[in-house]
Amino acid sequence: MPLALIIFRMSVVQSIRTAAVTAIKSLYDQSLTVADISVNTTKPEFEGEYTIVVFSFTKFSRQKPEETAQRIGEYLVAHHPELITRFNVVKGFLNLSINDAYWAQFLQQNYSNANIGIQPANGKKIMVEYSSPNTNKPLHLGHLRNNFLGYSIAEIMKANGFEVIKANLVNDRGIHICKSMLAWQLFAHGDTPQTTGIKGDHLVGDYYVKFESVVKEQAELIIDRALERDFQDFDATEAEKLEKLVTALHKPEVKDDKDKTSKIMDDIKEMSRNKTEIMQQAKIMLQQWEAGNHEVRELWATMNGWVYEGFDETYKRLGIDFDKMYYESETYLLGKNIVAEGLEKGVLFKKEDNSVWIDLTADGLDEKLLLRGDGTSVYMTQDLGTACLKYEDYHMDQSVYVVADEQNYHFKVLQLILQKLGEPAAPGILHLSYGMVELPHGRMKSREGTVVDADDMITEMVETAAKQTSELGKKLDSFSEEELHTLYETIGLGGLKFFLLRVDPKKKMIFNPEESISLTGFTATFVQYAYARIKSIIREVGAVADLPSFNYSGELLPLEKELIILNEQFPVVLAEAYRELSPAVIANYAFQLAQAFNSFYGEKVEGVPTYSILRAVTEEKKKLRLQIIMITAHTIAQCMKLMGIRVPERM
RNA sequence: GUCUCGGUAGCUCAGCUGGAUAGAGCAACUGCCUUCUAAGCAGUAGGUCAUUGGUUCGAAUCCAAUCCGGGACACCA
Repeated sequence: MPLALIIFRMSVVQSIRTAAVTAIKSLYDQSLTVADISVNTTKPEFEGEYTIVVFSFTKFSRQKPEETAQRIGEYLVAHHPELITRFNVVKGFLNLSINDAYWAQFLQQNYSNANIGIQPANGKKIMVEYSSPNTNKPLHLGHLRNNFLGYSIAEIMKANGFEVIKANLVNDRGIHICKSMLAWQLFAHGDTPQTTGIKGDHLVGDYYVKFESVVKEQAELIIDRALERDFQDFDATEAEKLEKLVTALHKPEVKDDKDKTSKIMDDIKEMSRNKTEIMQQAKIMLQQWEAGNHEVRELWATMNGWVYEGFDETYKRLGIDFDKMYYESETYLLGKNIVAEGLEKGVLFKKEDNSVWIDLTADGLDEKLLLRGDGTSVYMTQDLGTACLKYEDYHMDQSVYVVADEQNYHFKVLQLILQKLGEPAAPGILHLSYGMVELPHGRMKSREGTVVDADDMITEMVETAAKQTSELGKKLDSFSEEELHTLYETIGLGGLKFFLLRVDPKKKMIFNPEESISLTGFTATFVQYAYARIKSIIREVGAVADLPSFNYSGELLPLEKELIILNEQFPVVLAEAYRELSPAVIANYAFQLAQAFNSFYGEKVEGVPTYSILRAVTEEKKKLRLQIIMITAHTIAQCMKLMGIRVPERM
């Protein structure tokens, strides 16, 4: 295969690097790899599209940066005219002008590809676990970030050639579920989603809130008594601990320290809450559940059923899906056999009270409990079991957990333990740790009622989309009711997803409600609008003969070139989004592309549009621009799809 | 206390595998709808990249220390 052809299959930047390596070998007899060549996009004030930074080459060129750049530039133009036509040198920067014919050929070959950027299968398998809700309350804003992230990352991985299994591990058992169940039993008088018209997950969530308020009420007396050093509600060891806490509370250095005081008070409150009558009842219910008590299991199944109906509705509206469901009620006993094996291998050890531990102090961590003295398992035990179960089910190369960064330590320990146990699942464990969503006033707290409900949020966004549309006096008369409804969902949900995905997942994000519903600027709407504009033009133009074989041969104007260049960079962006596990990379790129298109679309000189498609000066330009906007539409649609956002044909 | 993540424009964020004069959006201010959708475009203004030192041709980016903030370090999940 001739070099020119090989180069053309690579991205422009890779081609430049490859050519530079050859140039340096030939000029200076120095063997570099492509990774040694630093290529940047050229600053707008200089001529050229890409720039090679040559400072580091002076070590072996033994010339000034300017001379080195000059010689490499001359070599490249002489040997790769199909790629590079001109160059200029500014200090150690070698600015390269790419051949317009190269761009035209790229465009001709890719403009009609609706699957632009999608990589062929690479034979690797990845599981992405995300969403993983509790079945005691409805989804909130934090879950939305998790769901959008998980979905998007899975799509990004697929586009990068991986086979992906989207998994959801539902937390469907435990004390929190019993709280909802118990409160329902005590206070609901048999209410159901059907009789009340309340969405199942919200109904169950309401009783969870009810339970918490009753606990709070009942705990008050106990707390008061404890503060008066009356420990009648507690056993001896607890009383001893409380005695210490209450004493500490009165120490002068604590009295004046708000943080310390509230920390101690939290401990006292927590202990008291545990002693309330209703909490005791919930614990009994949990034991009954574990013992398989028929009545309790029945109620559990019924109420979880309500919640699933609610979740399904929300997932469906969000366009979120899963390939595999795991239920904690079926997996919570797993892991015990692994612990037993670990004991045999001598990786784990037993303490006097029969509890089982692993010693991680050699790795700079603590000892970690894996089985309680009574043989029951803890969170970590279950997760060990589930990790192995997943691996047995799919033998994937990587197992991604989309979980908030407050659990960083947990996953570090999880992987380390699996490693020490010699489990094959260990190397693939990857915690996609994302920052929590905060409100402008601080963290969301369910006990303080500052949680933003997911369904409410969605409804508000869609309503805002509808309101905005009518305020803009859009000519949407030709839209049917059905089409309007779809458009509002597209804009509203798209806006919400984009807003939560545009920030680097690793960072915590501030959710400003007013900003979130904005439909201008760095938003999904902006990108969708650019898409709709393009589609409108394409409809207007209609069919164009010989477009598929058309290969533009003239000069390119600045914004024509800029759009082609941006589209050409998409595969690199897609790969980066995978490497960084960050849909934000895609969001930023999509915005940049839409922005470039809008400039292209809007630029006028003395009232005359520079880049008109319908009224292009020549038929050649018309076809060229048509190819440019078509590839742009495909790339935009692809980006949005990767974030689970739809694009409208008209808006 | 130990570990960990962060600090860039009034606000929300890009940029971080070292490269040229640090970029967007929002908010503020100026212009632009008789020709492909003004949910848009063009422009003005806004910066001690937390601080200090170091590494080097070059530092927002790498290293160290300090300050500030979040999170974790449960026989909770």
